[in-house]
Amino acid sequence: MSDANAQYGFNGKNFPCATELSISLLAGRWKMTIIWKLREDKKRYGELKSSIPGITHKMLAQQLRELEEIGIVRRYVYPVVPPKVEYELTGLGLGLLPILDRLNEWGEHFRLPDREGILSNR
Amino acid sequence: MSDANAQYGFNGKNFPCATELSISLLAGRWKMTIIWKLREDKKRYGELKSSIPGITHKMLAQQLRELEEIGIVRRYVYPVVPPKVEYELTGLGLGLLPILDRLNEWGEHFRLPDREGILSNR
DNA sequence: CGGCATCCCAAATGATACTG
DNA sequence: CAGTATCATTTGGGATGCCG
Repeated sequence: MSDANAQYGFNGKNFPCATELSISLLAGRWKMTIIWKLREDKKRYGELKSSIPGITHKMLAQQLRELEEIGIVRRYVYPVVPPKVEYELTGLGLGLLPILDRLNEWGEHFRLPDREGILSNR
Repeated sequence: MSDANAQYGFNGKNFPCATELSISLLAGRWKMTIIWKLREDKKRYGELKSSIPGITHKMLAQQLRELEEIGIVRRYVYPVVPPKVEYELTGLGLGLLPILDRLNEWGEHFRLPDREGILSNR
């Protein structure tokens, strides 16, 4: 029973509404972080990995491949040994940045009190 | 081992970046849809349910409660029999609408070809 | 160095049924 | 009409190891 009214879709995800599709494309655990890290420069796989505390090897590789499939990032492979691979945002990915800025502002509503008070408490 | 650098959080979700928190708050399977449906008027539970094809009773109730907790929707209970409950966007929820518009535009990149051609195919 | 496969667990979602 | 609870299923993500 497929969704006969789906008008927006990508790779098996289908929605009647473009917004829902967008969110579902961005919803992976690390996708936003990765896009964020690539907002200025392209980066090597290892650079990305060490700039994202807590991400696992598997997830970084997997999410990058999904972002690549979607068309948000582009992958450059240098034919050298040992391998060197760089990732950068595509036009589609760059188009996301202003939206992320807005989401960032919206998220300010949930800022937690900082901990200086606790750390310096007496 | 908690994330000592988390600065944005809500109800157990914690991130160092406001954007990531925002996405995680909106990432539920039906949250965007519900917000979208409430963008103009408040609606009764049953209205929402029948306006969202495929959503289950459980998920609608659950996602509504999460949206309420976050502060995106407000719930009005009329003390009548049978029960009558209405939901509407709060100020925080309304603040999301312009962002959703942008995500909607971005999602246009993934519009599928419509099916008139198929349906009217000979 | 970077990619991929496998196994496993936890979280999210769906189906169904019961309640005021 | 609207809300909860329970159980089954699916999905996402973490750990680990092997490969070119």
